[in-house]
Amino acid sequence: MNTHIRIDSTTGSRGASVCHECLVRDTSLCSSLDDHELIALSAIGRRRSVPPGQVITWAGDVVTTFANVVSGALKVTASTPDGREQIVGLLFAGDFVGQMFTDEASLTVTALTETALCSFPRAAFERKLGAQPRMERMLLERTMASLDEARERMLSLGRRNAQERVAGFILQLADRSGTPRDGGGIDVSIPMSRGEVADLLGLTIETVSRQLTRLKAAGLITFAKGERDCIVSDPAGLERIANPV
Amino acid sequence: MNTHIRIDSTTGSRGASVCHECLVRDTSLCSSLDDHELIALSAIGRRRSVPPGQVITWAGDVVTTFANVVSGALKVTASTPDGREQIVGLLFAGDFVGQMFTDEASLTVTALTETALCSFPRAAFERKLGAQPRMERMLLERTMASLDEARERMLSLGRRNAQERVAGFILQLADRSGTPRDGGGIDVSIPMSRGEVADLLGLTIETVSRQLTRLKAAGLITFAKGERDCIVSDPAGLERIANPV
DNA sequence: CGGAATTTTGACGATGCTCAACAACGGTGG
DNA sequence: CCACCGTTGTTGAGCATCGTCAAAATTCCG
Repeated sequence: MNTHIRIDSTTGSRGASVCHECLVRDTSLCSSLDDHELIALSAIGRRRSVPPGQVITWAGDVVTTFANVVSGALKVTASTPDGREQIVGLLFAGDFVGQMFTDEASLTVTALTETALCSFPRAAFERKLGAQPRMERMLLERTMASLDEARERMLSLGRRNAQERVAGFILQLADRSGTPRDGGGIDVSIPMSRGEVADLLGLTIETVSRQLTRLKAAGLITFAKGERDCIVSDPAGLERIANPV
Repeated sequence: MNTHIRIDSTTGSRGASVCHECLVRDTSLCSSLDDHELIALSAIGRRRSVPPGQVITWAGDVVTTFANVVSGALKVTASTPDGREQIVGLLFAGDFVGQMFTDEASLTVTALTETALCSFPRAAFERKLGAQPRMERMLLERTMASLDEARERMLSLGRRNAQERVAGFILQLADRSGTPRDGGGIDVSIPMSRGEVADLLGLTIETVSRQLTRLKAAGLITFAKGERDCIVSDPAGLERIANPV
């Protein structure tokens, strides 16, 4: 999906000069701004490149910055005191990063792939937001969408079994970023490790692996051993498993 | 907690006349408005009283109204196509009801207790919201708080066992609405049925019941058989079970 | 008081987790 | 180029937890 887009050499420099040609000019919160307003915002933004695995914000840290995701993918995780971990959200290009109105972060944000961020100091960003009603409205829309997504996932975590969760996960990937295939079927790349899938679905690595081979055995998906890509050969069949009536 | 507050006789009439003495004048979104602005909003609000068990909005319905909870308690549920149900949120006095920016509701909202709502037609409310930046900001804050809460619950659903979930649930109630007790301990009322607790925690009725008697046997809580109230006699012990290190 | 609804308790079984071994892959260095 | 090693993924066996089914107990409410 996000194939390690190389960040330009402006990394670490002012964002101003590149805003108008930014990858997420038209999808991030910035799309609510006209060129004039954008320049005002860009004055406080800084580009930052983050390698896979690196933590952006630790739970417990004081919240000092927010950011837009320019490219790549991040995971948002919550943890129990004894170290069990649950992925509670994923962030992609155009998404907003940060817990506003919260002094101490309760969640950890980690890069899944090589990721480019455009980050803003907290106070400055909050001022800009107050001055840009359309941007605030857009943030509200996105936050509500995230809430709906979180609630949908609560249903899965609370009420669906392992096979349903895995089937639903593959289908989501297919809908979001799958490419149709001649001869039928859909090519889907799974942009994370088995462990991360398990953390997302509230399962263990072993259970995820077993369910995938089970779906393969049932002829619903195909994947070469050791490949993180798979082919959904029977989307309707997968759907029946993910959402039984 | 919400002890069936009797709604005044203005039910069904214009809200205008009662806004200034509204139970949630200072906690709902309305608290972001000055008296003048409040009158403008009240012109579109209608009081409505809802008996326990009644559905406010069905998943699949077209979204036509929003509301503030004036008193009582509601549950927000998501369902699988085959009827498994998960409570994905609870709403109390002052909370906002409705999925903005969504044409078709994906969630069902049901009254848990006798509930009073102040409801607004969709289009009119959206106009008001756009004209009241402080109200929109407050809605944003609340939505983000709901998101954090949803994510916290995702951690429980995905990674905590039955005993941890039940212990954590009792503790939450104690923190939110428990009353200290002379001789130590905290009085807590459980404002819902076992079935609803199960739907909230992603368990079955039987498992909830068993875990409660287990906590009782361990001397952490006490409750007269068949009572929906209990006494937390050892909060620290409960906490150790809910959040093991 | 009686019947319905809710809750508790028990027995049993399935699902998913733990522990463990093994296989496949990718990079590193000889 | 291949042996080596760490990482990641797969598979298996055994077991704990939780769900299912059923019955008894208790409460609620007319």
